[in-house]
Amino acid sequence: MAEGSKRHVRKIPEATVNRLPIYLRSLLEAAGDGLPTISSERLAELSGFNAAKVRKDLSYLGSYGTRGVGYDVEYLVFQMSRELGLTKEWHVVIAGLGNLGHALANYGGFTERGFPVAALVDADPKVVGTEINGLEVRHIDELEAIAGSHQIAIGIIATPAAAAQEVADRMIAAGVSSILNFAPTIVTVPPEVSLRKVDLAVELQILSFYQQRRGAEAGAALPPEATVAPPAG
Amino acid sequence: MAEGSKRHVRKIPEATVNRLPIYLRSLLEAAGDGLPTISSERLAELSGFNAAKVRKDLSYLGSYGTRGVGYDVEYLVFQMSRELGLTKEWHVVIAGLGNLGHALANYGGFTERGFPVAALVDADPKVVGTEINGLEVRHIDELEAIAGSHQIAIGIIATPAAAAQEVADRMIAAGVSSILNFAPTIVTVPPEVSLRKVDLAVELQILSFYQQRRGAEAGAALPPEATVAPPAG
DNA sequence: CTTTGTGAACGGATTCACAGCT
DNA sequence: AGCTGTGAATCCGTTCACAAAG
Repeated sequence: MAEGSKRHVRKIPEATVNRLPIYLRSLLEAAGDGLPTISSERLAELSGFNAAKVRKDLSYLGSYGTRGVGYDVEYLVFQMSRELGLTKEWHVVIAGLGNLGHALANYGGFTERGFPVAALVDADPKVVGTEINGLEVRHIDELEAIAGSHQIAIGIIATPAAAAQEVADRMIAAGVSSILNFAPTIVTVPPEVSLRKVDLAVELQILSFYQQRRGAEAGAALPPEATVAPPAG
Repeated sequence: MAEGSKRHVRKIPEATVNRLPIYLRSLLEAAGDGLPTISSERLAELSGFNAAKVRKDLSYLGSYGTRGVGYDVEYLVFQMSRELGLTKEWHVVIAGLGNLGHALANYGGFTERGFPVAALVDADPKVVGTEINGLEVRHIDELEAIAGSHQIAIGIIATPAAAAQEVADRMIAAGVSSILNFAPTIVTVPPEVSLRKVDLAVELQILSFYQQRRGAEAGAALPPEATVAPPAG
């Protein structure tokens, strides 16, 4: 590293990192209600975890609480936003403007939360050139040029599964180092790139597992030919 | 339970359950390529895990492999589909037909994978009565009647955060016992109901954490007034 | 007396490494 | 010889329980 700007880079466990955004949301809610401080107990209720976990998680950020009192809401919001990198905006590119990509492009919540959608790309000539939410859809071949000039940090893949890996590779070549993949397929990235995935079919199948375990009666039988027969052996 | 159809109800760890849909997808891919058998090594590559984990996971389903050979692809697909409850269809209701709900309702992939969208509900009188993908949007007050007559097992919440808990409560009252929540808020459900959540802003914030850690340079600075100041103390 | 911060105990998930079967 | 299946070891995350601080 070039200079020792941080004395101690705290190592925050992955499981904790995954909960920080939920804490932040709860804290913003508490701040909106005008609460000056909040206890781990109360924060746990708001975020759906338990108090011990909250305290342990917050302790990784530093000793920001006051014993006998709780945590200063505004201060904790500040520290957590800083830790999450939310003090700057991260520009986003969405690749693939089918059903889902279109909905994501129209969703105002991203910009509002510090993730402005700076570019849209697609491979389909019928989609390229159309305008969505005030932004023109560009051809995916322009990705590298666009990413460079727009300082794009995060890529969202909303393409069909077959295109996902190539799109990811192109994004990475264009300097994108965080990817959120909605395509129902495995995408592999080098270790210096972060990847998260959201797969709706997977979520439904997980629910299906427990639903079935419960022996729940709702649901219609599939026609027999829709199921796969075991092999002869 | 009515009869002892399963001698031993195997306890499959949650972490394993979460991976089963990925294995299934990889197996279907292998089956499509005409492979009769697959090794744990190869399945691991296709699903993005490692061979030891694959073997341990599959061992919870039963000893379906053949030493020296691998796993019979078709047979494993069959067993896994059964375990996941995918031999019947699970009817789905989508609540909230804004941007995201609309996109989900138009998405054909659900029906295709055994989760037909059987009903759409919303509270907004401007949306109620419109038709999406051949399905009329009904008023949420009709939820109980609809869920009963359509044998609906799974509810998808795509409403604004403020409405999510009430919608979940109504779904549960109507007999829905699996819920997928897209609203950016905590929803609590009784223990006999399964809940999974997908939160886009949370995913982006997690990516932001690692992006920032990396000291990545992409991204524009927010105006100073958009950040929160620490308290005077 | 209240609530944090944290070592220590616990439990679950992952990985290792090899015995067992084909 | 090749690959699965699984105890044993290890790693990581959660919970407990209490000393420290206000």
